[in-house]
Amino acid sequence: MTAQRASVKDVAQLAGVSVGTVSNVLNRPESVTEKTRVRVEQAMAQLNFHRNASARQLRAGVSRTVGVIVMDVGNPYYTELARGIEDRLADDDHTLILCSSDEDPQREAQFLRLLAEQGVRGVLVTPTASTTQRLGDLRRLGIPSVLMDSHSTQHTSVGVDHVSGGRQAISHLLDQGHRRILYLAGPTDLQQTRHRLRGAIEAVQAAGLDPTDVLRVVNLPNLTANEGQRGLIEALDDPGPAPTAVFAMNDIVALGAMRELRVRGLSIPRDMAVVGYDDLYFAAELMTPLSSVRQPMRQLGWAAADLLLTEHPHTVFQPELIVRASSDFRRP
Amino acid sequence: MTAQRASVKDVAQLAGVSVGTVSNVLNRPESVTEKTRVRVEQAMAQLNFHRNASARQLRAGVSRTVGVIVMDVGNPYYTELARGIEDRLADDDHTLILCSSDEDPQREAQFLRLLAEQGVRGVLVTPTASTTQRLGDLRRLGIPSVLMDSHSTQHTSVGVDHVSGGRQAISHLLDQGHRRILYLAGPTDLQQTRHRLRGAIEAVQAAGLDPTDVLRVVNLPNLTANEGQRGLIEALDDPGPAPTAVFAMNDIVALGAMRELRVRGLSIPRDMAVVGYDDLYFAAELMTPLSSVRQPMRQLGWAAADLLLTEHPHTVFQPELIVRASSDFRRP
DNA sequence: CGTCCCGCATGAATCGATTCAGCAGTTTGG
DNA sequence: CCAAACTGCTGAATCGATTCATGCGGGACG
Repeated sequence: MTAQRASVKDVAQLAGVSVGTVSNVLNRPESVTEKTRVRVEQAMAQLNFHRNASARQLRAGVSRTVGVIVMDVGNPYYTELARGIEDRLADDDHTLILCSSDEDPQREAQFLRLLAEQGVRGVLVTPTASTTQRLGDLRRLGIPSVLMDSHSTQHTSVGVDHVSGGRQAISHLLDQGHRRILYLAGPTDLQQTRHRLRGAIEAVQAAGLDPTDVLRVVNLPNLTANEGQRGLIEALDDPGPAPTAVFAMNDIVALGAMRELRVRGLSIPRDMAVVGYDDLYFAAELMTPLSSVRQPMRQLGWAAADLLLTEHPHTVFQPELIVRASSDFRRP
Repeated sequence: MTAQRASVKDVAQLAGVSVGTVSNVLNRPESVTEKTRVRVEQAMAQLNFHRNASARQLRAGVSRTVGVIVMDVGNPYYTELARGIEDRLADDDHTLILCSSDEDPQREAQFLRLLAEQGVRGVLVTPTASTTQRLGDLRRLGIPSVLMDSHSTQHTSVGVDHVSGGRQAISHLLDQGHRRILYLAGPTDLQQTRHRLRGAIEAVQAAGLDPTDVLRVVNLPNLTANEGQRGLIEALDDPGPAPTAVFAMNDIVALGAMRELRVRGLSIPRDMAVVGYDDLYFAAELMTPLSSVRQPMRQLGWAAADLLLTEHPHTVFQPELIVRASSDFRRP
């Protein structure tokens, strides 16, 4: 088998024109006679010609791919984000390279290096703690970046107001009469963790209570169901008054916590209320439908990609609490 | 800002060596004196040098990225697959471009064209109906491909035995005493749809029954929760005896079906048993824990990538039915 | 009829990393 | 002591698409 790719040169030869003309057919078809254009196109079809993106990019200097680094592709929350990005990129005929950092700065750095070598048009990141410095390096190479779901004064970014999300969740639980609330948080170096905590504290203070009495925080190294379960065990096995409600960093963590509650025969929400975050598509279908803070991920992704392609200012979206049975026993 | 990328030439100049030597430092460091190597490395660091992947690939002819096209990145099933692929690729310092075909042959073709232009090292696809012909085009360009979760005599592939999966699910439902079973299937041109049906028929026949009496098939155009709900409505509103069990194409479809059962106040599994497919991580945590056919997605992805990098023969994995309350009322 | 212009096509130069024949200088061996 | 082998480095050629100064032929116009 002659597994040889046809080049513009081959096409030119077959069509009996010069390489420049072939290039014109590809990039400025209006500047070529109909007759020659057809001839060249036939030659391309006959040779199964695909233009070599490397050569194209090497010469032209610009790429039509965008790098996207999310914390966990396994989490539907982030794939929804990716969808939004893809939607926007498709409009401008760009594509995306999707990478999963697994919240590991090492891996993230590795991907950033790779994307830099690829000469991507730009990079969209849900940043881990140590990201921002490396993005400076990229900018120096002429590669713009947009932070997603995060805020920084030195970078363009799109975000959701996590302070508001934390406030809404905790206000709701306080309204339900809870006075000892467990916050199953992510690592402290994650901005989301801190912002939601701030919102939580604001909510407690607004109710005229003392945050140190009301809130108990457990930081989980990973945001998985197993970690959520482990975190709840840790909190329940702790001596002292047990919490009566849990605010989880995301729905998957909440899933793990609910699993443990069930193991212990505790009723949700009577013995322990639960509020999650992200409102994943199955949240309403769980054993106990899960209250959750909904985030407009698709729009967020769209906005991030748009920012990269069109240079807009910073954008912030508002989350919205969805109350279900897991935190309100009057609900179905 | 001088957003100018440094090239090997710049590095060579700064280090006082030739470009060939810089290239040697990058690719054959053992063939360079320690002294010059250090000097070159310092120059690279000082200039914040990143090698240009386009130029590299243009010359070398080989790429270190692999294209992956899955049917739906929103489905955790496929992201798990992607994880397995990534695991294997990382071992050989390759990376992946992840694309979502959304079961749309048009989109798939678009991505294949793009990947061909990128000159990827290979392509891994969960194929839609019309894929195989296009893969022939790729092969003619020297780009190998591996079908995932599918089988074809003309292509290397990794797959799960869907006949077995269908057989296991239906055998189980027959054992539970069901004699009218609804199969909420995907499009008929999807291989998985047909194979599972074949397994279902085998199971019915093995029980000495007539498949046309027992099985009712509804083909859904998309495998979403909403479609699952719609499919169930269609079947229930149909005159004639209603089914007593549902076998869904995947857990998300099952989710939609269960939603409708709940709306109608039907009990699961007493009024209607449900068995899903894929055993997504939340299947055990649903309102009624969902029986499901588990597939080793991560291994499948790993095997697919391995196949591409090392040229092994065809691999088939076995699925495993996990029985939960949704299809067995003696279960918790 | 000559000049100018315009539309269309040409092909050499270019991008940056890699490769490889070749060169200078050193070591080995007979 | 000289040939051969080896080491470490050089720099021109190369990959394929794009660009742009240049050429060419035909039509318009004076």
